[in-house]
Amino acid sequence: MKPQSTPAQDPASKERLRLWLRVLKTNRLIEAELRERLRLEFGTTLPRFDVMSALYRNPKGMKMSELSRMLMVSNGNVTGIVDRLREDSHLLREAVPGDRRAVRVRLTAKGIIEFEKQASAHEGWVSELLSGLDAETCHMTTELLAQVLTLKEPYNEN
Amino acid sequence: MKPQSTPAQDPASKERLRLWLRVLKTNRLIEAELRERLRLEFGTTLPRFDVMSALYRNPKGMKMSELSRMLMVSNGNVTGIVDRLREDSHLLREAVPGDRRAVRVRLTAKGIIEFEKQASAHEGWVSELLSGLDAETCHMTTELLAQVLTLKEPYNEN
DNA sequence: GTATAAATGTTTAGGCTTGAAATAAATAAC
DNA sequence: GTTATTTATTTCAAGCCTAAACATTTATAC
Repeated sequence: MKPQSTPAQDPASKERLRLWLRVLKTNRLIEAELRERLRLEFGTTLPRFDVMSALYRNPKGMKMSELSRMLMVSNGNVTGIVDRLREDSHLLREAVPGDRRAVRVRLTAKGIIEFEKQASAHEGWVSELLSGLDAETCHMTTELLAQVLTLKEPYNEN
Repeated sequence: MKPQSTPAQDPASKERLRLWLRVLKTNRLIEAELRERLRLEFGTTLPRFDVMSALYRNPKGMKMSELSRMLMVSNGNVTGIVDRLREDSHLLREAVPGDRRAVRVRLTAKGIIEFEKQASAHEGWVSELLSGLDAETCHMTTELLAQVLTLKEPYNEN
């Protein structure tokens, strides 16, 4: 029985709650803005962009389970997004030689070209939305936030 | 035509992107954990909790449009969540005297009692999940993140 | 080898979320 | 006062997302 840090005994509790609400708000604002721009400029969605981004960084392809771990979403969710991306010929599925259960997914040439356009715009939008913070402040904030994740890092890549 | 800060010309772009990815990751991890605990402990969801939280802080009730602005979600979304909360008698809808278009929503006694239990547990969970940061660090990080939102604050409450 | 467990993916039911269209009521223009 | 615009809300289709159940294949125990 590990002693639990309940609100009453822990004076940092309120500040932690405030920080969480701020993270939540920041996330929602930026996600809403990025979602709208992805829709208007490229006719795509944030989940689709996330999947393509992961695949772009792994040109040899990824298994479905790797994708879901990396993106922190459920297995079934990835199935649906990949299905829809495949309908647009942005990616393809192929068998994994040694394992007949698994499926490897990777971007097509069309998908690569399309994603590079999207990623370029995306980086500009993020920079614009975070224009209130200079490089050094961003770096510090990133480091501070990284301390949150002391538990449960299923797919620690960077 | 305001000059746009594109990646090439702005050296802070990469750091901003890194910060955004960190915010995204932190948000996903904490949301996933809170969602699971709300489901297991209280049989509820994060959106329901958010709606009840907003109503708890506004005992006299809120109009649907106020709710959707406050929570930064669409109007139609609030309709659905409120409908389901009403099925459980956690809240009720009532007419707004001067305006026959509008609807005011507020917690029932049952909803208040239930939310207080949930909120207490919720604060403990958040504090536990952010236990890697002490009060002062939390405060500083909150202030830094607050600088992100220089644009588009539709419902600036705190 | 055979039984058991674990891993990979899909399917399904239900809820969340959006943007767009529709309805109704209040406000503004004139 | 009538018309046009804006505001408040709901409905709808489509996509996102999860947890649970399922099927298949692989790995482990013995």
